[in-house]
Amino acid sequence: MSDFYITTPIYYPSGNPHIGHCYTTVACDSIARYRRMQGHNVMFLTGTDEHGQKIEQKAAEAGVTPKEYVDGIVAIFQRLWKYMNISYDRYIRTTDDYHVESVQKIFKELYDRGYIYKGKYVGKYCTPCESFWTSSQLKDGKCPDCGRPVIDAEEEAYFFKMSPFADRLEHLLLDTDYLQPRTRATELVNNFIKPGLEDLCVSRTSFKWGIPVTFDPDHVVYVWIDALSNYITALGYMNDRYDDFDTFWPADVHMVAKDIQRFHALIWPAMLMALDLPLPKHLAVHGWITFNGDKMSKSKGNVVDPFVLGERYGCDAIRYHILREMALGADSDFSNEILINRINSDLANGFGNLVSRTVAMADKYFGGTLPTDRETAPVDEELKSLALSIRGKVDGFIDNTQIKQALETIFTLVDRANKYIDETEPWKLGKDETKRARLAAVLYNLLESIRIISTLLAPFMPTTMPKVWEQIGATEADVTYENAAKFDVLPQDVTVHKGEILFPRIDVDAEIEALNAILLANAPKPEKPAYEPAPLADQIAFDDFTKVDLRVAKVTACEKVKKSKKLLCLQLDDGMGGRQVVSGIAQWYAPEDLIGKKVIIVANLAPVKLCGVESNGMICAADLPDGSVVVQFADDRYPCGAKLR
RNA sequence: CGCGGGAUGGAGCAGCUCGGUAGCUCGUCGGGCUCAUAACCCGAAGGUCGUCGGUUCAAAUCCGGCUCCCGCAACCA
Repeated sequence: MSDFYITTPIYYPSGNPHIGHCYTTVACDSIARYRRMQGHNVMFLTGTDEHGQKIEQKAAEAGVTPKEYVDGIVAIFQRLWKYMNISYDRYIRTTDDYHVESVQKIFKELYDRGYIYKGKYVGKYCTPCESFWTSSQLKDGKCPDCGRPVIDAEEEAYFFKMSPFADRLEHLLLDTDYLQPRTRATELVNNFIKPGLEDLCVSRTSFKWGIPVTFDPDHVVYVWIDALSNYITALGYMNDRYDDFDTFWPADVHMVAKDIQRFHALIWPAMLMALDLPLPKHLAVHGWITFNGDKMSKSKGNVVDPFVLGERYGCDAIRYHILREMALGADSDFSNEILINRINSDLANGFGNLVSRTVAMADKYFGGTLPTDRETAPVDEELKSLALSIRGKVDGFIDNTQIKQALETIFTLVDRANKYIDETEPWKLGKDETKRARLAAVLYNLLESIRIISTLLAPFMPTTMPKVWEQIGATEADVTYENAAKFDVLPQDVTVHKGEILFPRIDVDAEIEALNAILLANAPKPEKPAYEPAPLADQIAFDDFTKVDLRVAKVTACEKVKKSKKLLCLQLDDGMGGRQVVSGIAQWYAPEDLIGKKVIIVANLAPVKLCGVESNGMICAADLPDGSVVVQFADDRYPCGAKLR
């Protein structure tokens, strides 16, 4: 049988895993299990990306070494995967020796091939913290750590040339089915390839927690080459630890969430091209799980803890919900209500109840063991033909990573079987001694349908299905992939065993109340730290102060800068002919709040363009502890243009 | 004019490539059934398919303008 290689991203263990991590991992696990069931030789890889500045800092805060820090969190990840019944074949940690060795060789190889060169990285530098930041990492234009101003600075760094691969990347995105779904391919091409790919900074000297560059030990390998290459180092590429690179590469599916799509759509293929390696076949991109419509975040206190949910409903119910809601590309909302309704309607009322009523009737009317006499009826054929068609349809959906559709398909048979019970009215047959053969046929057909359903469902809900098999009297040999497209597999005199309820029905109101209580208890927000003023800036001479020209100006007009979230464009009467200033206060002030008011501006700042709109100066305002901004309005007696000192 | 996606009964979605009875899940209402986890089955109500215009015998579906949402990029001077 053919080989099949599927991967999750390697997760960044700077905090505990949440339901979002489960999303990708459970999806990959289900596909991996389905492929194994089909007889493929599967390699399912997951792991953790353990280097970098953030880990270094977190560890320092905790007073442990970085390795000790990640060891602790990785243990939690692995416990979660065990809990969620994740069947990964290999777990890679970027701190593993063999990975380190491979990355160093890959880096050297790329250097030798001329794709990596030494250059200068221009960024923002916070002198007291000795930290480099990119503009996007800055908070309010200042050091995100200490809040002090940063300066432009250069850092020596190695760069990876992206431009040689532009044409091939564009082709990959636009003309192949690499990207699934393809919806954002044009966006990537327009935003990143067409404007010209920038070379990628692939080493750092500003932190130490990383893989040293062998031929220049001041440098550590930056995230791209370190993390992305896990997909091949885990197979033994450039190391002796494993030996199945030739078997499994190229990967069949890399599954990622949309926030890291860009790296996997551009950087990773470019790296592989530079190494002359074949490209993975598919990049499956899914959306985020939102919580009640909001993006999940720790500060909102709405991070869903998978352990808590699994504890209450069982890991298969969580798996089912995640998979059933997941659509490639789109976000899917996660709320306790949706989760519970889904469990109730599909699992408890639909499938669980089907098993329960079928087994109960076999038990009640035949003492558990079906007699072998049969009497068929035309209505049986409809059920059978649907049952026999399911596997083929599910295969097709799995081929396209459409798990949601696969599950929907399987559940059409659940619905059909429930309907079949109504059509055949076995409880009436049970009261008529002459209808025993007919009753046996009905129950047998139901058991067979359940056998097919549960076989196909097993990759998605691996913990519960064996319990179903126990109840319907199926042996391991009965529930193979082969048999999922056959009828009359169970022995004619099969014996059922009444068992526990598979998916108990949940009291919606009570549970939501309970879950909200837990959420509230876990939300660690009450202790807002006392407001701490930003550290005092370095002392300056009076002459330096006089360089800053502060003026009073009246807002005469104001409107939002279109296409921006934060910017307002204000027209000001500065007593000197007027000027236009752009200010990032749109989240806190509506234009009409400002018109007619007098504000204080820094009047001699050099003009800049923000989102394409010119700004001549800056409005004085102060931050509140909650992050919001309050503008300093000026006394109305000041004339426009008055100078402050 | 930076790039892309979307707007369909109360909610969430499918249909749009290849124009021709608007479909699914949940919810609501009515009925049936009693084997089953107050589950199951049937039926009904509810939509001028964002808006304006065009092409056509015929448009949710094709074309153009507009409005509003959401992502990416930019961005708190």
